[in-house]
This record gives sequence, structure tokens and C-alpha cells, in this order.
Amino acid sequence: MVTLSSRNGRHGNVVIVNVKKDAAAAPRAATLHQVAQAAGVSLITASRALAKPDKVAAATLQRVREAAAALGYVPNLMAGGLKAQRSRTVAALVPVISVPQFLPTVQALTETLDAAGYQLVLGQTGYDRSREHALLQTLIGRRVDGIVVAGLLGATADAEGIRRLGIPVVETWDLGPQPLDMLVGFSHAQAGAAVARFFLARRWRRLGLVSADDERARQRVQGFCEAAGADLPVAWVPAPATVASGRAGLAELLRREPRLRAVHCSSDLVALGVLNEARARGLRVPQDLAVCGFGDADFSAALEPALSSVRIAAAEIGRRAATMILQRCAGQAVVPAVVDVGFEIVERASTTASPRRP
Amino acid sequence: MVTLSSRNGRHGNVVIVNVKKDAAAAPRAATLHQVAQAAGVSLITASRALAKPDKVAAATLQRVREAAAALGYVPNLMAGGLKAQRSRTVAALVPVISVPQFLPTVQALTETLDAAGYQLVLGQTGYDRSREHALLQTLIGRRVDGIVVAGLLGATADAEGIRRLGIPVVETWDLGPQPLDMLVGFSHAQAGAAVARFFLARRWRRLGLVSADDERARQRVQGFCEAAGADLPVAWVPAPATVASGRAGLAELLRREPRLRAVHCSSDLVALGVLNEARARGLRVPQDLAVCGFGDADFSAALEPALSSVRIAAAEIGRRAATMILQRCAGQAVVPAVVDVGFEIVERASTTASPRRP
DNA sequence: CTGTTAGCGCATTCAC
DNA sequence: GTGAATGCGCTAACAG
Repeated sequence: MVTLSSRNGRHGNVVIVNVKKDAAAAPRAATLHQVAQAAGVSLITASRALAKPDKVAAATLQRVREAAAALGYVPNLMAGGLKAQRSRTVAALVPVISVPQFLPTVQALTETLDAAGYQLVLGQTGYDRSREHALLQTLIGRRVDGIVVAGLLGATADAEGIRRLGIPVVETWDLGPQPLDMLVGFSHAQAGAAVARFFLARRWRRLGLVSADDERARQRVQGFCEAAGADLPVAWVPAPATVASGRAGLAELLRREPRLRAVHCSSDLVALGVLNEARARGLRVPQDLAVCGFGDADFSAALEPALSSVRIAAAEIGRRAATMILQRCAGQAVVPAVVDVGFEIVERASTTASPRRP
Repeated sequence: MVTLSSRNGRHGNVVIVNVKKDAAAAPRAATLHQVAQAAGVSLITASRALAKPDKVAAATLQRVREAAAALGYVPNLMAGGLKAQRSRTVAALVPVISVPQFLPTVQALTETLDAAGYQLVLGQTGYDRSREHALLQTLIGRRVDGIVVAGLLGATADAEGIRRLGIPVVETWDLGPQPLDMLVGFSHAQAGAAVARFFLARRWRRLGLVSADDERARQRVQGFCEAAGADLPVAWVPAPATVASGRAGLAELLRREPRLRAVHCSSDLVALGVLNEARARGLRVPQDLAVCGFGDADFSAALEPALSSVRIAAAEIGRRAATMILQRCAGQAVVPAVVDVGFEIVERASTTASPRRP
């Protein structure tokens, strides 16, 4: 009994342990403090062992590592970030993630950041300025180390705040007159103009467009019309555009201009709809109707007929944007801060045959 | 002079202020401390004014708000998160973001989380288990409040750690025997089997498959073959599959089985390739070859012929997963923890005509 | 209604 | 090599 009694000191503890507050009680993660205790060293030594192994004795290192493994220790990045004043986090702002064009950019962004130990926080603005504002505030609150935005941030109220805080920003997929900070993009007006000249050089006439009504697509339409020197028929479809709206768009265009002979679409998805609508109406592509898309989607080369399109180095945009942010985070200057990645017209069967005589 | 001298106290400050360390010196964001000082109240009062306005005098409230606005104050969510032990962040793990099927899920996830003040952190595993592990460690380190994963986490080493920490996890797009925690998905084997029965019921014979070689697609192929009761020809293409690989897949399939009459594809992108390859070979769809895809992509209904496919409620998966995580974060129990969202075969022109007699 | 105290988990000073 | 203090920015407890 005496022996048992001598162990009584623990009973209190046992009882307390058994009084589980609730199933919902969070089993808190192991802290560095606990690791240090388990390894029999001080907090800071444990910290050093894990962060700078070469600054610690080999034996100590091993003990700490074993303790960490045994406890399943995972460092709290929020605590580290609070101290270091950086989150190792970069935000990507896109209108909606399901716009296929941005996907290679987002993918490359994520991969490049990941390789440097950074994570991507995704934000969808939904083509809505007030959403964009709210989102930016939250992201600034999260102390993201950089922001990559699809499109231009322009001279919004947010822009000033972001600049003041010195948060690196890369605007992408566009080329404005005065970037907020850094930029990787191209001129949509020039791209549109290039397609118009491409059509004209191949003697396609009676041009028209099916275009989503988002900002950048509008710029391409304008560039196209200016280069063509004419007020061309445009079927506007709501953004984000779909194959179905592409079909509807061609239908509308043909109503307004039955003799239409060539059409430029604001995306390859739209162009796919145009191709299908043309086929359903017995129009041969390209003999009766030339079609050129935009974005050079992964499926475009495999279509029948293969679709001509405007190729954008989408993945490169993501890679470069990530690299720029990372450079800034490393305290290096980024030059040039503005990169025009240009575009390239990929000519395929949907525009190659010589046109029928009028 | 005396007057000037009395102001001398400031001179030191001015000089110090002018000694800018560098252009690279981070212009630190305003802290709550500064807001409180500017408003002439204590730190905690400022905190309360911003967080719980009704617990503070109207006059104080206004002063704090003005000070915050003037300083461009944005609360540091890392600090708040460290204190509160949550990050208001949820991780999404996908193989690669550019797999179109997951997009509506990711979109709905982001939107639902955003509405609750949570942000999505994106992780790409690249179909790589070791990447997945590293990523999970980092995300746990970030103290994400939940994890939504495309596919199953299975009995990996991570699974145990995650369970111990009590991090809510939703596995999606699959239906394993024993979910780690919560799950929103469907049975791929059943989906494959259903398509096989669908073909057979419509008297399509000489079946074959073009399939990506990822885990879930393989399950569908297996279910398909079992339901068809035969060892069918399968053209495997690397994941993530493309339209081009769909074309190549049909070519291979026809080499092995020239009399092929119906093909099931692991995605609508692959099916698009199959449709194009069929057209290039002069095969009519569906008269000569029936085609059924998977995923019911946004373009499938608009193709010529319209593509039959298996529709998955992808956006619903995202919404439900987000809701489950949010419920858990709110301390509520989630029942049921496993949801089978099922699937639906959408019959369109690519499989409707009655088959040619053999 | 407001302020003081303490601490979230970690890393950067300094000492020894 | 190692350790003891200090503070990153904020908020939940308690005082007043």
C-alpha cells in the first residue's frame, strides 16, 4: 500500500488527463519548445539544429532530430513568418480560374514558387472590381510576399497602398502605359492588328469577329478593326466565353453579314464553337470560312481542320513573374521590370486554303 | 532662437528620419500600435474598435477608424492567426491545375471559402507521391485549417500525422474503402461499368477504350471491362491526357482492332481527339463509331456531333468540400462525412444512332 | 467602457 | 557551442 501510495503523486495527473474536454478539443501540434525539452537542450539550440545544422554539435543535432521526428514536429510557419516579416506566400489574382488561358501561367507560377519554398494563394476576382479590392486587402493582411495579377491593377486605390508597402507586384497578360511595378505581358491591340493583317495578306475579305466582352478581348477587337481600316461586324459574347457562345456568335454574325468569309475569335474555345456551327450549316472551313482563334489551346492543333491561332507564352509568363517576385524577395533589383513576351500567329489549316472568289 | 531651440528636441528625429538606410528598406506596414497612438487610445481599445465595434464608445470608435484609415492600416493576419491558432486558409491539392475536370471544383472551392473569409492555397503534386509529402508538410507548417485533395490520401505516412493534428481533410473525386476523414466523391469503377452497360444496352459491340493512365481512369477502365465481361483493347495514354493523345489513342486502337465500333474515353478532351481522328479517317460518328467521353466538359454539348459523356457534379464537389471544412472549423460535426455525389450519363448524338449491322 | 498583463511559436540579439 | 532574454503583431483574459 505504501508503495502504491508513493505513486499516488501521479494519480492526479492521470485523472486530469482522462478528463477529455471534448472530442473537438484540438490536439495541438508539437512546438519547438517540446522538441527542445525532449532532446534535453534549450529552445534556441533546437531551433538552430533544425535551421542551421552546421552550427551545432553533431551529437546535439542527432538528438534534436530524433526528438523532432518522434514528436512529429512541423515548424509553425506563421510564427516564423511573423518574426521574419514574410510569409513565403505569393498571391495570384485571376478573373476566374476556369479561364483556360491562364492555366499554364498559374501552373508555372505554382511550380516555380514551390521550388523556392513559396506557396501560391489563389484569388478569383470574378471580373468584379469591388471583389478585387476586398481580396487585395485580405491578401495584404496575410502579408503575401508578392502579387501576380492577370491583367492590370491600374490606378486603383489599392495600387497606392500596395506601392507604399513595397509589395512586389507583377501585372501580366497585358501591357499598360504605366505599370504599377513589374510586368510580363504583351499588347492586345497589336495582337488583334496582327491577325487582321494576317487575314488581309492572305486575301481574306469580309472579316468579322466573335469576341468575349472582357477588357483585353475588346482591345484586340479594336486593334483588329483599326488595322483592317473598317468598322467590322462583331458578335459580343459574355465573358468567360464558351463553345456554346461561340456557336451562337457565328450564327449572329452570319445573320448580320451572310457573306462573311473570315472570322477571328477571342479564344480557341470560341473558335471551336464557330467551327462546329460552321459544320452544322454546311460551311467548309477554310474554303467557305476562315477561322482564327486566340490562345493556341492544347487541343487546337488536333482539330479537324487544325485551328490557326495566336500563341502566347503563357507558361513563360508564369515562370518569369514568379522569378521576378522571388528576385525581389531576395533583395535583388529586377531589370528589366517590364517584359513584352509578344505573341506568334500559328498558321494551320483553318486559314490556309486560298479563298473562293467572291 | 530660444523658440527654435525649444523645438530642437525634434531635430535629432528629423536627422534620423533622413538617414534612409537604403531604397530597399521595407516601409513596414502600420501596426495596431501606431493606430492606437494616433487615436490616443490603448492598443487593446484600438483592437476592439476594429474587431467588435459595439463594445466601444462611439467617439472612440470614430477616432480609431479615422486613425486606421489615415495610416492605411491593414491587420496582420499572421499575428492574429498565431494567436488564434488558425490561419483562415485551406489547401487544395491537385495533380496539376490544368486538368480541366478539377477546375469547377477549384473554382467553387475558392468562391465558397472566400465568402467565409478563407483563402485557398494551391498545391500541385504533379502525380508525384514525394512531392505530395513535401507539400503536405509545408501546408501543415502553414497551419492550414483544412485540406481538400483531389483523389485519396490513402494510408500514407502523412495521413497519420494529419489525423493526429485533427486537421479536417476532404478527399474528393473518388470513393475509397476507408476515407481518412471526410469525403465527397463517387465510384470510378461504377462509372466505368455504367458506361459499358450503356453501350451494351444500345447494342454497341466491339468496344474499346482510350484512357489516361492515372489512378482513377484505370479504375474506370477496370469497371468497364468487368461489366462488359471481356478483355477489351485499351490504348493507354500518359496523364494528363490531351487531344493529341486522344487522336493517337484511336489510331492505336484501330490498329489492334480494325472493326472497333464503340470507344469510351477517359476525358472529353481525349474524346475530342478521337472524334477528330475518326473524321480524318472518314469514319462517321456515331454510324461507324460510337464515342463516349468522361467529365462532360463545357464544350461537349456544342460539338458536332454532340458528345455523350459522364457528367460529374464538379462544382458541387467543391462547394460541399468547402462547406464541410468550414463546418468543422466552426466546431460543428459533419454528418454525413462521406458523400457519394454519383454521376450521370449524358446521352448525345455521338452514341445515339443505332449501329450498323456487322 | 477602457487599460494592463500575458502569451501564441519562433528567431535574433546578446552573453557565457 | 550553447543558453537567456527580447520582441514580431495581435488578442483573450482579467483588472480598473
